[in-house]
Amino acid sequence: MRGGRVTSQREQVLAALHELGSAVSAEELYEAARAKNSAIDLSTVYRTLALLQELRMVSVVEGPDGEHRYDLLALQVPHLHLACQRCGHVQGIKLDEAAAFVEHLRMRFGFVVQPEQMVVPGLCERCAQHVSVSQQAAIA
Amino acid sequence: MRGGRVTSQREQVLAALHELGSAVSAEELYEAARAKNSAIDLSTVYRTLALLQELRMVSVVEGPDGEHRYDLLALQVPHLHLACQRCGHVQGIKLDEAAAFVEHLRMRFGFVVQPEQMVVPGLCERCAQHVSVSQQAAIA
DNA sequence: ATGCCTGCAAACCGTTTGCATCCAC
DNA sequence: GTGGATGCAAACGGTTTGCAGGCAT
Repeated sequence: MRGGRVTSQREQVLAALHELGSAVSAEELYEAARAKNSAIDLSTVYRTLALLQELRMVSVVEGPDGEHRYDLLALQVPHLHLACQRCGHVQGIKLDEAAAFVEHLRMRFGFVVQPEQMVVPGLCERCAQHVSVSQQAAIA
Repeated sequence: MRGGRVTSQREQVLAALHELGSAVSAEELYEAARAKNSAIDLSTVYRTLALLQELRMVSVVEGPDGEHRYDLLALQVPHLHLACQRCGHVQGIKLDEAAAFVEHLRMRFGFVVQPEQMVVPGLCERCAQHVSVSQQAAIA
């Protein structure tokens, strides 16, 4: 493989990325890999993720709580994230959904959005219903 | 003032928020306050900011580097932020600019965006020009 | 006088790094 | 055999917290 040696740890991280799906944290990958019997260090997870980013095999977004979350690019179409501020759920949506917004910002401000990195904060459908009207007004 | 005692430290933080303008970090407020002769601790800055958030007097957004940035709400119209991933510059734009996008996500996914909390990652006009075509392709 | 607020220092969390060892090549 | 990869532990930056003392009320 271009990008370095093939070690069991790197295979474990890739496998975990594959299994856990979208918007996974380093800690989750660490737990998943070590649960699967294999011994691995958290720092190795980070170093592997850094490598995979260089190889453009994973993308990173910053979660609501400030921790980084990773997506295996090979696994899914480029997308952006909707992050519920109440329950923490992160949902991926197609880039198309933001295309008009991206274009608008480019025309209006010359700002070139990187939508894959974008995390849209808000309330998911479930939570939006649970939150009272007064609270919504307060948050806004 | 509702929300506690009026101390010189709190006044200093408010004054610094007022003077420094949009998207200020805690560290910047700390430096600004202490430069103005007044002695204050970083933890006090954080505690004051937490209080002001409860009172809905400041809003917080998460900067590109993962640090929190604060806006004095009384000072300016609610807005959202464009954060350049290259030079770190943060620009505020009116909520109107995102209204269509917000509405789209609500209709399509039932997701209620909190645009004041949103930080749109990308490249500002200046940096977009400096970044080579190949690099842009790679980032995307 | 009361107790909220402060400063200090230590803890915290996610992430990064230095170093000696190990193993894929 | 050799250099890249690992584990361990320590350091990091931003933020939070415990505690003793201080000052606004």
